Amino acid sequence: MSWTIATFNVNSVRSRLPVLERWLNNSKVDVLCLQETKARDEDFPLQAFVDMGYFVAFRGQKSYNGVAIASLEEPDEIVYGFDDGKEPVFDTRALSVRFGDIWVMNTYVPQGKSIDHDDYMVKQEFLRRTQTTISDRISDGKRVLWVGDMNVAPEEKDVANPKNKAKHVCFHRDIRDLFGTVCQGLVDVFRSHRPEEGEFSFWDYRVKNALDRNIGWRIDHILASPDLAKLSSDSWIYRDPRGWEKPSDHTPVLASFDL
Amino acid sequence: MSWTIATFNVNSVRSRLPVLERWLNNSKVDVLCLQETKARDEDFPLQAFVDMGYFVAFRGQKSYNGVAIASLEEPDEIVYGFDDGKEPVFDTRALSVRFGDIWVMNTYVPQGKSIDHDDYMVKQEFLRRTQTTISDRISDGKRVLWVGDMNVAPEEKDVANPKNKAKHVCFHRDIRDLFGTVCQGLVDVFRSHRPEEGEFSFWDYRVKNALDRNIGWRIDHILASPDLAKLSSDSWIYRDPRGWEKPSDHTPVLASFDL
DNA sequence: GCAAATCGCG
DNA sequence: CGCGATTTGC
Repeated sequence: MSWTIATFNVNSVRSRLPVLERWLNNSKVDVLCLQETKARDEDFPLQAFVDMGYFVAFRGQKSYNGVAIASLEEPDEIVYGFDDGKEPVFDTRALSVRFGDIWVMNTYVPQGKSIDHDDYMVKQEFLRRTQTTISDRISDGKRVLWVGDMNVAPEEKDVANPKNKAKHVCFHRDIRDLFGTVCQGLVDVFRSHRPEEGEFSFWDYRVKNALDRNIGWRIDHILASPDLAKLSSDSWIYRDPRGWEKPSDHTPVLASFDL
Repeated sequence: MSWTIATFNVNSVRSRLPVLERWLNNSKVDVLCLQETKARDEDFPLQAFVDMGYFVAFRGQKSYNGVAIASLEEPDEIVYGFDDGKEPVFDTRALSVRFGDIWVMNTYVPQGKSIDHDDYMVKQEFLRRTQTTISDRISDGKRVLWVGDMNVAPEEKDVANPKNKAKHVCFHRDIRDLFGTVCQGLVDVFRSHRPEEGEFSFWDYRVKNALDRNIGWRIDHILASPDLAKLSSDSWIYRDPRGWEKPSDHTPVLASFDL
C-alpha cells in the first residue's frame, strides 16, 4: 500500500486554508506536517481538517511558530515538543506522532536570525535535541521519519546563490555540519530520488519573481531511518501551490512509501 | 427617461469593490455619490469604475474622508470642495458635478464627535457653507440635488431610539434645526415618497444584530430643489448590501427622476 | 511581500 | 465591528 507523507510550511494555517483545500481535496496525503501555523490552539481551524477527513494534532501560539500533524489514520501516540525533560520544551516547534512502530517527528527549526545572534545558539541546541530524540527512538526499536522546515540548506545545490550565502544562518558551514551530524544514520529521502539541482521548497516573497527565476532554497526536508528509506518509492516537491492565489512562501515536499 | 441617483457611504471604496460590483452590474444607476472612500487619489480604484462604464470624479486622503461621484454621462463641470473662497476647502468632504443646468453636490458632513468638541463647530460651519453653495447655484438659475452622508437624522422616526439621542451630534435639537435651515427650499426626496418609520440607511457595526433588529439611523439623504423634486418618481433605501459579505455600515439610498 | 497584532476611529 | 495605518518578524 502506498503511503504518502508531506511537509509544508504554511505561513499561517488560517490564511492558507484555500490552498490546503485545493491541494488536499485532489490528492491522497496520509500524513501532513505543517509548520508556522501562527494560530493559538483555540484559533486552529480544526473543522476544516475534519471536513477533509483528517485527525489533527496541533500546538500553536499567536503570531509565530506553531506546528500540526494531520493524518488520515489516528495516531497511537502524540508528543508535543521534546520529551527529554529539558527546558524549553519547544512545543510550538516540535510535534511527534507514532503510528505503530513508526515515529513521525515534525519540526520547525529556529531560523537563527544571524550567526552572532542568541537565536543561532538556540537553533543549534534545538538541532542537538532532535538528534537525541531520534537516537532514543531508534534505540527503542522504532522506525523514524523526521520532516519539517529545518532552516538548513544542506548542500550548495540547495540554494540559488551559494557564493553569497556563506554567513547565512541557513547555509553557514557550521550549521550545515551540525545538520549533517544530526542526519547521521538517516537518509535524505528527497535527495535519494531527486539528485538534480534547482529543486527548491522555499522562495522568499521579497525576491522579485523568485518562483519564475527559481531563486529559492531547499530547507524543507524528509529524512528517514534506513529501514523506512528503502521502502520509499518516490519523493518530490509539489511546486504548484507556490504559484496559486495567496500562496505560502514555501511549497509542499512529499514522499511515498510502500508500507 | 428615468434617471437614477444614489448615495452610499462605502467606508473604504477599495474594501467595498465587491459590493459595488455586485450591485452596479445588476442595476442602472446614472449617478453614484460615494463618501468615506478612504483612499488617496493615487490609490483610488479608477479602473473598476471605468470597467463598469463610469466616469468618476474623486478626491481623497489616507484613512479618513474622501468623496467620489461616478456617472454614466461625463459631467460638464467638476468642483472639488467648496468654491466660496473660504478655508478650509473640504475637498475630501464635498464634491460637485454639473450636468447641464443640474448641480449634483455630494457631501460627507463631519460627524462632530460630541456636542462640546471643536469638530461639532466645524460640522455646523460645514452645513452653513453647503447652504451658501446651494443658494448661489439656485440664484444662478440652476437646479440642485444635494446628496450624501449628512450625519443628521432630521426627525424622531429617523433614529431607532430618539429618547436617548438628545445629546448625540447627529440628533441634537440644534443640529437638526440647522440642518432644517439648510434644507429650506429643498425637498427631502426620500421622505416625500416613504413617510413610514423604520427606514434607515446606517446600522453601526458595533450594535449586535443591528440590521435584524433594525437599530439604525437615516442620515444619508437625497434633497432636491422643488423643480427637480416634482420630477421624482420614487426614492428608496436599498437594504440588501448591508447584509452582503463584507458590508459597509451604510447602505445605498436612491431616487429616480423623469428628466 | 505577506501575515498578525495593536491602535485610532466611528 | 471593521476599516486603514503602523510595527514586527521572517
